[in-house]
Amino acid sequence: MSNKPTIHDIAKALRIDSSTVSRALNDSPRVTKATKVRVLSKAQELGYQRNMLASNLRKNITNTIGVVVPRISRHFFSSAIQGIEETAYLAGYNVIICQSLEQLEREKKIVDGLVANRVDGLLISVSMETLNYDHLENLKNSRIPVIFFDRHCDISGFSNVLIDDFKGGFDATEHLILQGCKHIVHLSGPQELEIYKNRFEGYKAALKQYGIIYYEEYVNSSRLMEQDGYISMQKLLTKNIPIDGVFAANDLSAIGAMKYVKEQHIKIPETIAFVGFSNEPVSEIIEPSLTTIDQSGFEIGKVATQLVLKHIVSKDWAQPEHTILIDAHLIERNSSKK
Amino acid sequence: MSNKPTIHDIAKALRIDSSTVSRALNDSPRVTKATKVRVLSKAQELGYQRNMLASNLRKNITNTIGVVVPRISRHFFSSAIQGIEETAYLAGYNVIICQSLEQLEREKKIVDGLVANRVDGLLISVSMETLNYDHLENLKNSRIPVIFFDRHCDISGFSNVLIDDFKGGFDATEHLILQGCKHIVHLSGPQELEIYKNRFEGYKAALKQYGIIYYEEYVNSSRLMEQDGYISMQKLLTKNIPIDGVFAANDLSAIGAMKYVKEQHIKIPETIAFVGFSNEPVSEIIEPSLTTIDQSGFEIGKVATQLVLKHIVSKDWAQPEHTILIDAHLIERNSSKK
DNA sequence: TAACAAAATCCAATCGATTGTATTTCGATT
DNA sequence: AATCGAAATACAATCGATTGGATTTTGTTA
Repeated sequence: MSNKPTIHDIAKALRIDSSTVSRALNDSPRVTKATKVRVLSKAQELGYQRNMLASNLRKNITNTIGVVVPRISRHFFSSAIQGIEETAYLAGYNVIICQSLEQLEREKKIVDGLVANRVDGLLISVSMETLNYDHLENLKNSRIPVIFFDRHCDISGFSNVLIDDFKGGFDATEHLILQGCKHIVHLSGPQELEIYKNRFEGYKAALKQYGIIYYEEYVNSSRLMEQDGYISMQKLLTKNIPIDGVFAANDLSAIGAMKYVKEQHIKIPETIAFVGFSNEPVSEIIEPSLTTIDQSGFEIGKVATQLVLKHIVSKDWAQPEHTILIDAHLIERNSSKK
Repeated sequence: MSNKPTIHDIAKALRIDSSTVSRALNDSPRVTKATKVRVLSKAQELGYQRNMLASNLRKNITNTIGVVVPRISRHFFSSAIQGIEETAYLAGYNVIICQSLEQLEREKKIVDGLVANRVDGLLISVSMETLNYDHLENLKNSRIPVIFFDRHCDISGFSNVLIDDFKGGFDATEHLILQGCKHIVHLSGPQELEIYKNRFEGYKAALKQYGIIYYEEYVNSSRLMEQDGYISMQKLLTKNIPIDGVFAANDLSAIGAMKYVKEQHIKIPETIAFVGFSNEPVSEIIEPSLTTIDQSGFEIGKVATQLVLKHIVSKDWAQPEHTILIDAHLIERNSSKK
């Protein structure tokens, strides 16, 4: 029947003022040690728990960072969240995780909701549907620091923390070249997405640097699901290209492509070597295990959080925007060992 | 400089009272349509966004459900979260997702934090370290409805939504028997955990029902990582048991076991058939694809949410505790097709 | 013991929205 | 035009914690 105890209940029980109770609970120097002890023990006794809604309302600060990702189940994002949480907790901040499920409508609602709940900062990785940026532009008047990570969008005024996809694409391709591959095809993704464009550019740059001619028909774009990789590989092989290496823009499509190749009784990596991108957990388990580019989700999450925290404490909303690139590392496995 | 606009700003601009603004924004019948329009357009103009902290404080309701899981990256949990979110959003509730990372300390902090933020209900899947239940017992005085799902703990007064692990273990084993297996070994997990005990019991029950003798040395317990499965299989095979079927208590260990078997050039499924448990995404991708028990995370999330919502709206904290079992379904793939 | 500074505590306003009650406004009726 | 009732709006208290300033208590010194 009686509701949760408040500082007033503690105050009444001890015949002191609620402001003193509040200060005692916050360990203010304006309160004697003796009363602090009395307050604390009474709080314990009553099972008091601070009402954060009231506290945050008054202080106009929530000590909370909102995070918006397409899907928490994707390995890259869940490790990014790991990095975000670690960093935030160390700084005394809480984290609210939300997933847009790649839907623009949902992303809008989530962002509005987080703002309405007065998060102190926002970390956003936009959905694949996010081609209209109105809801993000709006954030500028809300005085909430916003950092985009991994999937950004081209709006001025916001900082970004991104994977160096160009270098990743370069390294992947270079690795195949150093393994002796001469005819390397590339399974690419939707070219509207910055990340796939950059991986593609990295591929071309590596070829160029090693004096290998780039052929347009060596490249096949798709949505990069497993099935897409399977079909792409089928297409490429029927072109009668003497393929000896495949760089896929993500692991899933690499796995699909490998499946087709294995069905054709072509040897991996002896005849055709494979490199993927993202280092999904499955890539270590399949056979042969897949060489890939590890995008450290943890690292990107950590850096993005540090950046947003800097903005929050500086209280300077006119922070100069800037973009931080995070390195992606090659992980050599069996699919490319010639 | 000027802070975010409030209802008072709207009120002042329109020379009306803030209570009227509040009612207008909430579409109360006590306000004329005309003023509603004026308020709404002014709100839009000023870029007003309701302060949920204030609203929730006043209403003593947050329309939010807190969710605590060990890891969001585990497929089962992320699909459970999917089910929770869908169901909650349909009912107009928000969801706060937190992960304990299997750590008791973290779980404690999370639960306290959620209570301090006055969530209306809690859905908890406890960590592996949660053998002390004090922080959960405390929840009883907080008058917040709590439902345990999947991983529960034996405390009276809370309801549970669980996977029917016994039936899952039974079905998996029965499937192998029906495929003609006569010597089925079982890779089991830590016996302190209810779920593994139940899967084991299901295994024994199926053997019994089909008149197959149960041998203790056919069972090997471990922590069920991939490596564990590999080692367990090695041990079992060197015992010179004529194994023709393996029921693993999770997919990862099944995959490890299959790896060893493949290395020994034993044919799967012809010589030894495999069934796992959990239906991890990887199980569909590996070769041969793994027959497994699908624990519908989505379903369990949905049911748990419906239950907690029922408790919330009924406002009856003395709801009788009860346990709902969710069916787990066999998914037949290539690893068991004889 | 009176005086005074410092320490401890209390008072009261505030954060922004909600809500029961009181008041005003308006139109209809006589 | 006076009266009445209903509709619309205004007033004021409230949710629980925080915080600057006022007041009281305490301890020290003359």
